[in-house]
Amino acid sequence: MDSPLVPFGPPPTERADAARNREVLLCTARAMIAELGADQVTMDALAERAGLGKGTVFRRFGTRAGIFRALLDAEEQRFQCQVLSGPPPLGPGADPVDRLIAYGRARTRFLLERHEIARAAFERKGPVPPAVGPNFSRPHIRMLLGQAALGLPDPDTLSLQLASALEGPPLLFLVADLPPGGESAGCGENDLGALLADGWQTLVERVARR
Amino acid sequence: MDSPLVPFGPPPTERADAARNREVLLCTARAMIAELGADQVTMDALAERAGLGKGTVFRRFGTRAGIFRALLDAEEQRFQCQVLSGPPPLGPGADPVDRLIAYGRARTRFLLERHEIARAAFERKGPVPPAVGPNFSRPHIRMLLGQAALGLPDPDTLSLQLASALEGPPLLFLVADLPPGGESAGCGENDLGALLADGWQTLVERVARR
DNA sequence: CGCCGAAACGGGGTAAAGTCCGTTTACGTC
DNA sequence: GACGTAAACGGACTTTACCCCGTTTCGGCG
Repeated sequence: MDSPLVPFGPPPTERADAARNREVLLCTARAMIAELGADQVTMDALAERAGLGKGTVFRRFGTRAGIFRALLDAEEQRFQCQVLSGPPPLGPGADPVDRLIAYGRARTRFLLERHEIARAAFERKGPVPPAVGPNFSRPHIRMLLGQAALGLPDPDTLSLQLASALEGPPLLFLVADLPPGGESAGCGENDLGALLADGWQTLVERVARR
Repeated sequence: MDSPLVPFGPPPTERADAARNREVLLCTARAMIAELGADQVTMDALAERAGLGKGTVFRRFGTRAGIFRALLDAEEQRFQCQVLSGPPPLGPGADPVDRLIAYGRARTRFLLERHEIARAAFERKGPVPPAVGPNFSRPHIRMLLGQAALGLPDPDTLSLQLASALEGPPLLFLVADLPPGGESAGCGENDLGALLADGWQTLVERVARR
């Protein structure tokens, strides 16, 4: 009995063709990014390659950045799950300072592996988009700072600045010429991740020292 | 005797009309920003209001962001003079840690007062432009970190992260709804500057504690 | 099975950044 | 003062994000 006599609110279901088209577009976008690079993914080209109209693309994602946001969201969700309910020290259970360090290491890696998409997910105007930037990092850092019970005068502001220290370099200030090859963790091609992770750890240890 | 027989290199002088047009464009841009807001300043509108062709605008400044860079450069230069040769604690002569704190306070204020222009000075593609972002802050922080002779393992990376903590919030991560009114320091309308400045001081004091 | 309203689709239209190239102008030289 | 050249100018052209609205399709209901 799943057809209530009083269907409350608008049907939360998306029309079947719409859902299918969303998937088609996301897959096509992923393919084009891998093949041509993120900044070659134009709305026209994406629509044509997906066999859909340009209007459809905008209806689904609102803006160009919206496509990349949607692409990130799936992976971001998995990342957040690990942080919120995974094993320690990243997940709950460990000492807050250790979690802070582990979080920064994981986040650095996550952003570096996806920096091309993450950068493309920024809107050109308006504020920082949801699902990018410190919108998840900041509250998490804020919480751990509170749990650590350091004698910090203004943890709210400090968490913003720490989130910025963490995400600024991989997202914004170091993006000149990272190799496009995404996820390989092989031959030490980017010790950049290690440098940033170690720097973060130093920062956190110094801030947390009582 | 200022006409050498062997004029070395290309004449370093800009043609008179070019220099004049640059000034006209910068003034017009300033007026339009004050009057309409930075994101209403389009290349077409700027050219028309200045009474020049669009090609001229692009010849002078390269990109739209270039205009805002040029606008910032003048003020940035005065700021940098104060840092490099002004009175302590901002200028040389004071304890490095005190200079670091003073620098962050001054920089925060500087960026908040100009955040609209500074934000518009970012290019949408390519790396972070010169004259914006941590391109001045980072080396300065790096130098002071070195002078302070703390036992930091990797001051190069740490200076990047500190620069990001300093500039990220006013430039990028907090830009949702700052009041457009720029420079008034009057009725405490933005204690935001004070919060960020105090947060920076906390951060630096903790990092520098030996 | 056929109807109907709402949602999705499509592609042409607009605005604004950035490019190109033929024309004009500054300015050093004779 | 006339001339030649290199630089600057101007505006038409191209590209791309984003909007609009007439048309089509979905899917629930009688």
